[in-house]
Amino acid sequence: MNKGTLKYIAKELGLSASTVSRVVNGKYEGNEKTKQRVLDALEKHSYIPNEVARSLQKSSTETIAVVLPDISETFFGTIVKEIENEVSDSGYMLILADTHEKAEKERKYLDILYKRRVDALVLATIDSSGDAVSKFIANDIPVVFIDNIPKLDGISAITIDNKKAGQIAVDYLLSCGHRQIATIIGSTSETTGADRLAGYCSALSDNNIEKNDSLIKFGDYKLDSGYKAMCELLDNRNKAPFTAVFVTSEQMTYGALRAIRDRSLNVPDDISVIGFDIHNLKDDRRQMITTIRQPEDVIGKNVGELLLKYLSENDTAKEETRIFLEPFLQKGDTVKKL
Amino acid sequence: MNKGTLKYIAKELGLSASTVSRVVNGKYEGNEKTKQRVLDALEKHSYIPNEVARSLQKSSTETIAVVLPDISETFFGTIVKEIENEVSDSGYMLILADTHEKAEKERKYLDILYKRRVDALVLATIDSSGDAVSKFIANDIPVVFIDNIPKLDGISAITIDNKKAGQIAVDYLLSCGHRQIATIIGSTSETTGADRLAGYCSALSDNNIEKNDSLIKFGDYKLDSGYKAMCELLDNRNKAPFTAVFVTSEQMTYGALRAIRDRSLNVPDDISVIGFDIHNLKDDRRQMITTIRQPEDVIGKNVGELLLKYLSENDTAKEETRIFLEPFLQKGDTVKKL
DNA sequence: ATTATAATAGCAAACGTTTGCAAAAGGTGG
DNA sequence: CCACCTTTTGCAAACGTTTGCTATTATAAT
Repeated sequence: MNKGTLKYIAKELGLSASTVSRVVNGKYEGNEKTKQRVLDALEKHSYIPNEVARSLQKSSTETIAVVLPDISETFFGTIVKEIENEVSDSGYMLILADTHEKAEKERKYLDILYKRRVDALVLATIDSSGDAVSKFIANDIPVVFIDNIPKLDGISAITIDNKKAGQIAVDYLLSCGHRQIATIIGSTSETTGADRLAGYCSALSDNNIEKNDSLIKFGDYKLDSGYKAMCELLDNRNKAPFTAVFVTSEQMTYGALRAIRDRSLNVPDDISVIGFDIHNLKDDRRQMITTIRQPEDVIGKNVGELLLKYLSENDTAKEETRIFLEPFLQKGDTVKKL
Repeated sequence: MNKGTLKYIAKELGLSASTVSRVVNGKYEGNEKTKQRVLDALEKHSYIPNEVARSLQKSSTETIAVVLPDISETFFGTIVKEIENEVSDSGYMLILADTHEKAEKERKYLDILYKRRVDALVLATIDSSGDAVSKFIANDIPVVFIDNIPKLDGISAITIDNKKAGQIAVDYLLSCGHRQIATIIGSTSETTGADRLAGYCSALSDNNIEKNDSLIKFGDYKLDSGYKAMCELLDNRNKAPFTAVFVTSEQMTYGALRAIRDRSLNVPDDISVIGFDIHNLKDDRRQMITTIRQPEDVIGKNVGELLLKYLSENDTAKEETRIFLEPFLQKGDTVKKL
């Protein structure tokens, strides 16, 4: 028999594994002396329970899966940190999967994570169908979406109000005197992109400005697509003039800024730019990019709290929860007052 | 008996669990027809193996623990991403622990991770004693250190050459004509801080410049300590004048810059600054902080490769491996040529 | 037809726990 | 001294797999 196991220690003491187990878990109700004996033996062997065996028996791994498109982004890093901070006291740990923004990888990971019997799932999906999570939902494993929300009923999600994000951005540009406002949108097949575009449109129409479709370009959230979209906008500038552009992802913002610079144009004198999710460096000393921000820390905290709530209700069906947090404007130096 | 298990499906087929298990794992050598029958049944029930049970039986969880002081830092985020990228094809997943730069939390997490029987450990420790990892090492669980290296024999580590980092920084400042160079060091009780300081000192002495202890300040890697250290340097500036400062962590660099700005001094005209681990924004358009950088992606990739190597040598003792990668200088606009 | 051999499938132990139930031991009162 | 009640401990099944060995059956060789 293997050393270091409950059984082994039990045998050495001439006791049963049951007794030792109960002592280990503080459920022992017997004689004080034997309790002490067991405790001493545990100490002597520096006994460490095998959580794998425990998980099998209890059918609960105390593990929460977090599936994200890119952990190296500060946005997701902060969310992960806050979730971890929230759930760690209850003994849960995080298992991490980075999908590299690939739907295929996402599906593969979700399959593996299901096999691994994680207790809950946090998912920043890029697969709007939501197919791959059905197994989780069918088996009452709590799922919380962040960022994109798939078109499914009865799911929980914590994100910002992306429509409002678009409105705030455009309203600010309007308040600075801009009237011809372009935008670069990520894929509209997911909610984040679609909603941000909706916000852009509604802010314009609320101010009786007609939407101009040639001022709306689409990308894929990545840097190159932002660059390309910006080039198209600039190439078409005499037909469809604009003084400001609202870019809806961090990487696309960098791409757009680079495109502008490559044409030797100046920000904000020639073109004003408002970005998204830009984490300006914290020395607040140098030129900063004006940006829409999401409260990542609050998102993470809320996700953690919701998970703990779900995980403590062991039996009942989880009630759908949707929280939409407020995006906010962080003013910088890339928008010019006209 | 529970539905969806091997046993259940086996019973339904009138076969034994062994047979079904072997089919599932591609180890079946029997009759083609029964193989098909089993396959069909698996398909029909959409059988999903329970990895927890598997782990218990195989005493291997296919899980690698990554313990870090702060996952929201791009530096660590990138390392994690690269490790994950490297090991995921082999079926390993990452379990993440954020120690919030607290030795106590680190110890607690290491205990838990040991219980959870992770197959390997990546550790950016802040506890130079290395006590908490002894269990892992004693049980032949591969451990790879990044960032700090504790004072232990026979351990593997992948970091940069921190002494060289200090030298590069100081050499660059010297080449720009600076002769009075201050530095702000993180704790010297860990290797990163101590080595960077050693590099600073050796670069000075190599150039026959006498070290001035009042130009060496210590912090704890965090922003406030950088601010405070910089204030002390500035307050003492007529007694111990300097034209440049080398700050050895990202957060302390921001703190130092802020302190300089709060005194209405200009960077780089009044004081030149060279930072550490600064991730300048990628639009390469605006003023950037001159900084020493580490090749996080290479570090992560190397860690992943080493782990896979260790994990494939199931029996033999793991040979100690130490890789010191090259830090590099990223020139920005915060160092003035005198 | 008999025996040797190969092909096929199952038994049962093992991995390390937890826990409902039952048994043994000890104690109390009549 | 017996019946009964507590207290203390153990049995054994369960969680869902994997795998060495063995048993059965089919096939081939003599």
